[in-house]
Parts: sequence; C-alpha cells; structure tokens
Amino acid sequence: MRLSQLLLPTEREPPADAEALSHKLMVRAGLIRQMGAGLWSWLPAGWRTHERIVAIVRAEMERVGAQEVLMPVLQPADPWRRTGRYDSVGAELFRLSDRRQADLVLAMTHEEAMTFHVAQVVRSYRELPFVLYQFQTKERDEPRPRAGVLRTREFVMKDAYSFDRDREGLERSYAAQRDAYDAIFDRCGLRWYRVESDVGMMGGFGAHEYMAPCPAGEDEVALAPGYAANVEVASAQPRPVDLPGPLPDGPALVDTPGHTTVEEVSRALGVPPGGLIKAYPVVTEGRGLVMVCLRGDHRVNDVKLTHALGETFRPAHEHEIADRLGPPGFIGPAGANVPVLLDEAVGDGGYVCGANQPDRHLRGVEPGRDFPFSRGDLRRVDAGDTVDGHPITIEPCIEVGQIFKLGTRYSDPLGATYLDEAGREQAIWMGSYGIGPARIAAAAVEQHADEQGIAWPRAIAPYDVEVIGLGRPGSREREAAERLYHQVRAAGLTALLDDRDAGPGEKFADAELLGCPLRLTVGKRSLEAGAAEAQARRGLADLEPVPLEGAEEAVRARWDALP
RNA sequence: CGGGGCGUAGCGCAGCCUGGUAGCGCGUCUGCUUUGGGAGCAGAAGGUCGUCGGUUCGAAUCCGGCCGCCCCGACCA
Repeated sequence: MRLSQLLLPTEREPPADAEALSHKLMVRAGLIRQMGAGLWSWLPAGWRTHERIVAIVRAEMERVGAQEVLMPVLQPADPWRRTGRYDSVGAELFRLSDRRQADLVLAMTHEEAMTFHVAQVVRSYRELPFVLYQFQTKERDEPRPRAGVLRTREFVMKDAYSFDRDREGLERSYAAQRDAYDAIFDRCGLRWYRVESDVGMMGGFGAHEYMAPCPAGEDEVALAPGYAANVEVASAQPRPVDLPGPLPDGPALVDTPGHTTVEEVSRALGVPPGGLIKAYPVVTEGRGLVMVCLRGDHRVNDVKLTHALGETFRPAHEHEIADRLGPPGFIGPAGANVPVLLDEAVGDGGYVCGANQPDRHLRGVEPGRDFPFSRGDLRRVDAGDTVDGHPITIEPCIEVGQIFKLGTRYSDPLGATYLDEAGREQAIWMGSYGIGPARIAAAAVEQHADEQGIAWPRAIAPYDVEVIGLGRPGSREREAAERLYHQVRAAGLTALLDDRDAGPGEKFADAELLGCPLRLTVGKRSLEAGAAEAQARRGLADLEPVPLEGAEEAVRARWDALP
C-alpha cells in the first residue's frame, strides 16, 4: 500500500478526553475514530490489525476442529425469556420491538441462539461432540464505556460453543479450547495470564479468564510463582499478626470514646489493625441480617462473600444496625444476637472488637469461646499475602478472553437434548469461549509502546514493513525505495511505502507512531552504499542494512530475527 | 446510579469573570523555495460558539431547560 493513497489520519496531539495510552495512540496513529460513547469505527490500518488478529483466532479454531457459523445480532426475545436472562440481565441488554410490537433483543452474547439451533438439529449421541464458533457483533448497553476500544457498547467477539454428551466430554472440549487460547495469545505477541475466575452471570461451574497485564486494565490479578487468579476469587495466606492471647476471664470492656474506625481504635489501644475484628453487617433475602467479620486490616471481597452466603446481599442500613445490634461504629460479634460469618484469616488469639455499646470496645475476645460463628473465605487478598510461601503481587490487567464450563445451564431451558445408546433423552453439556480482538489490539498497544508511538508485535501489525523513500519525488532515492517496496512484497511480507511529498522528519515520526515492526529507509547516504537502512521498531534498534540488489533474502532475514 | 469536568474551525486551545467586529498554534488549499528528524516565504479557505428558550438595544459571554462527551466510583460475560 502507498501511504499517499491510504486513509491514515494521524494526529500530532491526542484527543483531549483520552486517558489510556492505547486510546491516545490508536487515535493518533489513525487506526480508530469515535462516533459516540462506546461506539468506535475502525479505519483501514486499524482494521488490518483487527483482521490479522481474527485470522489468528480463526486458524486456531479450525485447528481444533471448530466450525464457523454466523447468527443474528437481532433476535426474538423468546429464547432469552426461556433462559431467564431477558429479566435477569438488566439494563445492559438492549431491548426493542418491531413494527408488529414483537419483543426483540440485540444479542450481547449468543448462548441462546446457538443452543436454540442445536436443540432443533441434534437428535442423537452420534452427532456429538462438536464446536461452533463465529465472529459476530455484540451489543451491550455498558453503564460506562471507556478508554477507546477497551470497553465499548458494540464490538466484535469470537464466541465458540462446545456441545458434548456428558461432563467428561465437556472437560475434553474445554481443554482443547484452553490450549487453542494459549496458542492464540502467544501468537498475538501478548504477555498474558490464564487465571481462575468467577462465573458471573453466565452460570456454570468453572471458568478461566485470559488477562493481559497493562496499566489501563480494569481487572486485578493476584500473582505468585505458579499462581494466578482474578482478585475476585483469589485466596492466599494472610500476613501474620502479633496478637495477645485471649483474656482468661473473658472479654474486658475498654473505653474508646468517639473511636469508630479501625485506625482510631488501633491507635488508641496500641493494638495493630490486624488485632481487631471488624464487623460488616449485611442483609440477605434468605437469612436476614448477618454479621460478616474480618480482621481489621482486611477488606471484604463482594464476590467471595456472595459465594459464601450462597445468595446476593446488601450492606445493612444504619437504622437496622442500630435497632438490632448497637451504635454503628461500635458493633462486634461478641454478644450480638445475629449469625456471625467469620473470615478464615481470623485465627486464634485475643481480639479487639466493638462492644455493641456506645464508646466501648472489648479486649481479649476469642472466636468460639466468646461468640459462635460459621467460617468462610471472605476477604480480598492483599499484596504481600503468600501462596505456598511466595508473596503475591497484584497487577492491573485487561480481560482479553474468557472460557466457561456451562454444563446444562442453557441446554435445559432450551431443550437441547440427545438420545443416548439406550434411547434415553439426555441434556447436552455445553461450554462457551469468548475472545475480543479489539481488546487484543488495545492490549498489544498498551504493552508495546513508547514515547514515539506503537511498537506492534510482528503478527498483528497493520503492515510488516514500512519503506521510506527520502528525497524529492522522482529522485533516485524514491525510485530505489519503489523497487525495494516490490521486493519486500516479493519476500512474502506486507509493506507500506511512504511515497508522500513530505519531509524526512514527518515520515519518521509517522512511521514510529504507526509502529510497523521493520522500517527500511532509502536516502542519499544509504543509496551510495547500495543499501537501505533497517531499523526495528522495538527499541528503535538499528539493524544490518539491506542491500538493494537481491533485497528479498536480507529483508526476510531481518524480519525473522525481530523479537 | 452517585461525584467531578468539558462542549468555540479537522486537531489542541484562548476569549466568558466585567455583554459590543470570533481569535491563536498545528493542519488544509495555491504558488515558489526546501528534502536525513514534524521546513521557509507569500497568499487563501474554513466556525449556526452543542441545542432550545429567557434577560438585554445587543449574548460565545448572564440565567434556565435539554442533548452530547470524558474522568472517578458503583456496576459489568
């Protein structure tokens, strides 16, 4: 492609409202443009990157035998009603009606559509297993789109669905997809982690997320050697805390006038925050008021607490606390007439907790002796906690893919069944597997950029090589660059020729912004040496020059040696 | 949903407080010069000041409604 012909609107300055690096650079480099909140258009160079990612994903799907299909985004509401998601998903699902007032939805994912068809088509165990996949637009009315294409209301997703006769089959399909996903993210040149994750609204009984670490990430991942988990579900050994023993004669009242926070009580009594038990009263539909208790230096993890309770919860209102327990700020488990759910990190010893009376706490409180409780893993892990003796770190990450073991969550309500050898009707076991190519592109930019611009991984750059001809149009340098451009393509690489009538500074700056992995420059200097200068975009490292005679082999060699 | 901010030329911004000819830089167009790090000179085009209403002799500027966009949090397959 000739740059003079390419619609590549580069900008010297980032959009005023851009915050994330990938947002700034992808707009500046002319890859994407915004049309509305969370609504983005891909311009030619950006779309090339998107489609290169798609090609990698497609190749790995085909390799594991998945079959490509395409299903509508606009769908009847009925299957969504049957799975219960029409009501459970909430405002994130776009709902609309047609001219006959029939209810429709814009699909945010395609479990309903895929299962609907499989339920109609599959009759026998002989037809199983198989995997279907598509690249299709998803529509989600996100409460807060942000950061360019990192979180949008409309985006293309590769979504795959496996259909097996039983749990063992699902495990095999899941493992195959997991291996394919590992290969995809490696091939795309990302740094990534596969982490344990929550199943969220998808239902099912097991899931992993693929996380690409970068500063603009919205998720947090807890990492230790051999361990990686979304902070939502991560568990680790807490940092130990020095505790006095429990008081032998039972808890003792201490005055703590006006001290309602962990920090104030800790300072006033000379006890480390971890020596306190902090109470977090919540209300659930099933069991009413529950007092959730953690070590004073720990925080509640809402996802883990929801799992421990087995139902959703809300924080108790102040008046509920005052009516049932005591003055907010001074409540505690000892003597409280509500069930106590105690975090596992609260070990043996004598703790300080609220006394359920104004301006008083209790010292020397021992769980079990001084209050009954049930246990749960409720806390959010902190950096410095340990897994197998290794301290964890917490890194922000972009979620670039997620795989779920769905089981029969969708096949049951939609009637996706088969007849087994004995003629018995059985539910099909499903898995679902999603990847966002746009997020892969944004994550790659986040991970591989510098002051100058983007430094694409080799596999997903808009073009492999950018050829720059210096000098005036019609000069010998330009003619040599033109010949080199053809040789690069003859070498099997994609190439962009900067044939614009522009100064060298502008050409170099734009090349560095766009970030093609290899740059070849023909100027007066290099022409005299019969060669083109070669530079790797990563680190702007100078490489062996490429001789203009028989350039193909040398270009290929430089390319293969790139990181 | 709570909090904060912003809408003036393609991009980045000033002007608003204190009402009176709509500006700057970059970019764009034409011509000449220049061609190894975002060039120089000369000329030119380009704006319903988000929108609707109010106040006023007069509104980008003051007041009100609405719309849009961004950030933080909540939320989120």
